[in-house]
Amino acid sequence: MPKTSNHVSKFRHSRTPLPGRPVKGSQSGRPIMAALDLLSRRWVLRIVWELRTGPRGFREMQALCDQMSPNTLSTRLSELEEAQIVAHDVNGDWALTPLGHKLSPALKALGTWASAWESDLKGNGPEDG
Amino acid sequence: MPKTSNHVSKFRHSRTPLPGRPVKGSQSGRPIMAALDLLSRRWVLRIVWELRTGPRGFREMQALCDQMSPNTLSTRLSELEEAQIVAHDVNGDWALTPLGHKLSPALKALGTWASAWESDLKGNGPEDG
DNA sequence: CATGTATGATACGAATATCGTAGCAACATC
DNA sequence: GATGTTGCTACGATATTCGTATCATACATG
Repeated sequence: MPKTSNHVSKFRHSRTPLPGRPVKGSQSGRPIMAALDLLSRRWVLRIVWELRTGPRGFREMQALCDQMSPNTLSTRLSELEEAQIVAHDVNGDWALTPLGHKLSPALKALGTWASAWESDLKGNGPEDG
Repeated sequence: MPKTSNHVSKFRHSRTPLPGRPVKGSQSGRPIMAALDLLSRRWVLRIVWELRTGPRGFREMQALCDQMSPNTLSTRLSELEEAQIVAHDVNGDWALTPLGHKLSPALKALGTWASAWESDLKGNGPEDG
């Protein structure tokens, strides 16, 4: 952490979707809507996906995520931290929290689906070039 | 669709993430990376979520998705169509394809997680107000 | 056929989000 | 103290998404 010595809250002006809070796309505050909004942000799913295999340093995460801009990575990590999905571990690396790890089944389901998707598309021949 | 009478392919200049195609965030073409990219686009998860309960008309989808701009809805629907996740049904409404329906387990897992998320956050008290 | 309404979808400028590169502070090595 | 590495922020450029207006078609009324 750099010079940010804000002792009140790190998340004053955030728009991180959180259950119970009205989010873009739904004023209801239903957790699934907040989840859909948060997880729909670019790189979020990918970040959680990469973190499943263990804690990673900032630049390491960048490398894992095709050198995504540090800017966006930083923003995403903060949002995910506010949502209590990721946190710094004892070494200062970024890691999934217990809550973050609970996303694994969903990610795994996505992985399974992605395989079916590939098979399906090959079978139908998108003749795309 | 405008006056484009392209009888070869509706998707000439698209950047829809597809398995086997290098996508933003991964040159490997691994299906999971394409899936993560496609599903990370704003509203995509939400659209699939809403379509799970049955086919919907365009404006109906807009209403379901908090009046998202027709613009983006149209774009997303096209991408999802190219990815063979949605398609027009016999009535001209938008519907999930069999492949699209296969996303349900993942979505359901997300829903389950969202509930856990809400409980967790309440337990930890985000003291956000 | 002209008029009015509803629906699916596109056009365009404005607001946001994301990107790419450069840079800073802290720490270890030399 | 110079150099390399790591975590992260700054800033201008580009891409994505938004809001509103508009078009085209289908259908009913007359």
